[in-house]
Amino acid sequence: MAGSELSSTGAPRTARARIRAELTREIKAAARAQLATSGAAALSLRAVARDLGMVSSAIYRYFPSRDELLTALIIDAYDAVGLAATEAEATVARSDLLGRWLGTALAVRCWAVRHPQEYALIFGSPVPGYSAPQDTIDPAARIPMLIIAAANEAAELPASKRPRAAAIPAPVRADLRALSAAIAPALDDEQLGRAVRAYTQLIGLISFELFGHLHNVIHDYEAHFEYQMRCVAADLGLGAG
Amino acid sequence: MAGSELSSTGAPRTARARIRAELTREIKAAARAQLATSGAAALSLRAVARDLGMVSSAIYRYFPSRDELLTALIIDAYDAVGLAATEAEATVARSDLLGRWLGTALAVRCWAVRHPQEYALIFGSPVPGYSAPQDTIDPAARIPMLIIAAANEAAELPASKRPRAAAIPAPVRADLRALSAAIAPALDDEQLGRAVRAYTQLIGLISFELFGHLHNVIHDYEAHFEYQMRCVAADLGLGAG
DNA sequence: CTCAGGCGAGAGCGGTGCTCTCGTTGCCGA
DNA sequence: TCGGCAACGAGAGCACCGCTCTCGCCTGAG
Repeated sequence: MAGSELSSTGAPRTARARIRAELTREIKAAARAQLATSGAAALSLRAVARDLGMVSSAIYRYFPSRDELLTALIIDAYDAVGLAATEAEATVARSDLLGRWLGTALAVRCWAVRHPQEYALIFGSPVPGYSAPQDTIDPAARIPMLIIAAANEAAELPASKRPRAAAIPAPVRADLRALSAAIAPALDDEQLGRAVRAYTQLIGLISFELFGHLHNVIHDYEAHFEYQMRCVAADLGLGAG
Repeated sequence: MAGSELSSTGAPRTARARIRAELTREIKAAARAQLATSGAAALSLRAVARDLGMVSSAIYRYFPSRDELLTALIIDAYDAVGLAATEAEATVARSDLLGRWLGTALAVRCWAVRHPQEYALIFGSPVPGYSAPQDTIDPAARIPMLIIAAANEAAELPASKRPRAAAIPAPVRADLRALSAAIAPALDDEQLGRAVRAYTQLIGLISFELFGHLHNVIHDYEAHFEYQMRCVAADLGLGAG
């Protein structure tokens, strides 16, 4: 556990540490596979161990508990969806604000549809007594950051395109000012409120789809999703290109 | 199991049936209590049985499996939140469209904050292989119905108040037309799309709050929630009174 | 070369959902 | 009125779970 196993750049140094890192990856991969087929609630340490030809107690050399394994999977999932969004957004011309937002939104939905159980892990109900460790908040912030960046640039466009917002009460304004002070000092409160709405709408709509709340209501999920995201873009004041 | 146990009005007839109904209620109450403290994943049939001074196998006389017990709790939760929303909405003057929407939204959030585990049961990740039985779709529709009713009446107001919506692609329009044909024939597609957004925003924001995604970001949850719901109302075209 | 320590195997603890087999008992129809 | 049936609760038991502990092996660092 002492840091001597890892060089400061993160690459395992000794042979033992290399094998340990590889086995850790294999355990996570097997757990992820089991997650995809049976869901998080049914994730069994013993089954993961069987898959790897080990005995269950050996897993505890690598993860101190089942919950710690789940936490590792959660962090990986945040990283994966954040990476998918970032890469998709990066391929769009910087000046195309609408395209950047749509690219982000569609990439997140695409990842979620492909990895529904991992999506449920991070955006579904948290496990009972579980509280997210600090390690998760950084990767979790990547998608909101993309949205806020687009909202920030949209704020420099002529304001007439954005609908009038309701007046912001003082306590809400305080929260929003603290948030914008930390990440986007030039962003006005109304626009930050719209960014929060956009993120809520993005995740809320994907959750509705994956958790079955639109079953027999919406059939062409992808088309409906893109339509709704375009409406959200209009609220954000993102131009047509 | 034959219908003879119940009169057509639903009241148990024989003493045995009355005891059975009462015990069924007690089991659900004990399960709900355990749910509130330990979460759905930790709901244990044996613990419920212990609470009631029974042995675990006796529970199976009333619920064929743990999942069936959970399903019963899910239906009860849908009923409870739908009832809370309906009652709150009913106290507002019919002509006050904004008040009716805000009353609905605040009532749903209030119920969710008071019963977070039951909320997670119905709006969080569904259990792995679980698919909602038909019994759940009717109570689940009560909140969307309230929103659609308000959206429908708002559509009769001068349209200038509502922002221009993006053009609706054909497949999306088909879904929306089928939906409105079933429940609100006079409702135009743009407005129905806004109602979907309003419902998504409502549930999405409550989920963000309860599942911890706004931790350290928003502090006055209630004020922020009401502000965002007012913005959603503006999108729906609901007047200020 | 030595030996501390990382490692996997195995047994075991208390818990779980669920099944089956018992007596018992309440109730319905003949 | 009464016989039989079905509902009921208790209990034992099965397979599985997370987790702990102890035991030898064997590697790699000093």
